[in-house]
Amino acid sequence: MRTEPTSVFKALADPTRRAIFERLSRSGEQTVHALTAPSGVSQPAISKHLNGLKSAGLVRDRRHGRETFYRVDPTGLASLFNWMDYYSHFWHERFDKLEDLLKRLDQ
Amino acid sequence: MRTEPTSVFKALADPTRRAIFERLSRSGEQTVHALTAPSGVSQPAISKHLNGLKSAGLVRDRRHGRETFYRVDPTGLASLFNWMDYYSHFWHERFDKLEDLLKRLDQ
DNA sequence: ACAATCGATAACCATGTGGTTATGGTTAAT
DNA sequence: ATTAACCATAACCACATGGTTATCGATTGT
Repeated sequence: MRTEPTSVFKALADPTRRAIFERLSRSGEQTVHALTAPSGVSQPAISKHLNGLKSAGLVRDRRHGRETFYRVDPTGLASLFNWMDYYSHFWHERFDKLEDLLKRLDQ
Repeated sequence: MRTEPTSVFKALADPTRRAIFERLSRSGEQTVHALTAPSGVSQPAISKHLNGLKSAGLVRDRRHGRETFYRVDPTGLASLFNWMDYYSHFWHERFDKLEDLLKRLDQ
C-alpha cells in the first residue's frame, strides 16, 4: 500500500480534531450537535474539523433527517500503521515485532 | 506514559520534515549540508525543519567543529506508538495484536 | 593572515489554519 | 402554517507556517 500519510498526520496534529476522533472511537457514532456540546468551540468549527477528518479518510458521515452522524473509519489509519511499521525497522532492528516495542514503551 | 502527541504529529505532517526524518532513519547520522543537498529547499529551511524535529524529540544533534550532525532519536516516537496502541483497542477489538492489524492492512 | 565553508538566525513574505459570527436550507415540532 | 433545531457554508480575522535572501560567528583550509 504505502500511501502518503501527510493528510492523516495533519488531521491528527490538531488537538480539537484529535479529541473528536478519540471521542468517536470511544463512544461510537455521534451527531454534530453531540460533538459540539463538550468541545468548547462553535458548531461551525466542529463542522470544519469533521470535514478535515473526512477528507483524510478517518471518519464517515451518515445523514438522517436533519442530523448528521459521524463515525470512525478504521481503515483510514492504514497509511499511519504502514508508515510506522516500515520505519520502525530502521530504528529498532532488534525488535522483530512492533508489539514488543509497544510493550517496552509502556514501562 | 500517554504523553501529548501533538508535537510529534505536527512534526511529521510536513513532507519535507518527514523526508528528513526518513533519510536519517535509513542512512544514519547526517550533517545539515548533506541533508540540504537533495532536499530541494535552502539550507536555512532545513535548519528550521531540523529544529522542529528536535523540539518534537524526534532527532538529536551533535556539534563537531563547524559541522552539526543530526540523528534520529527513536524514543521520540513513544507518544505516537502509545496513542496508536491505545486507540486501536476501540477500532478493532477483534484484533488482539497490533501486529495482526498490520498484516491485514498490507493485503 | 586571509579566504572559504558550515550552520544558525534575523527579517521578511505569501499562504494556510483555526477560530469567529451570520446566514440559509432542511427537517421536526407545535 | 409557523417556529425551532440541526448542520453546512460564506465571509472574515489573527496568527502560524514554510519558504526566501542576507548576514554573522565559528571553524577549517591555503
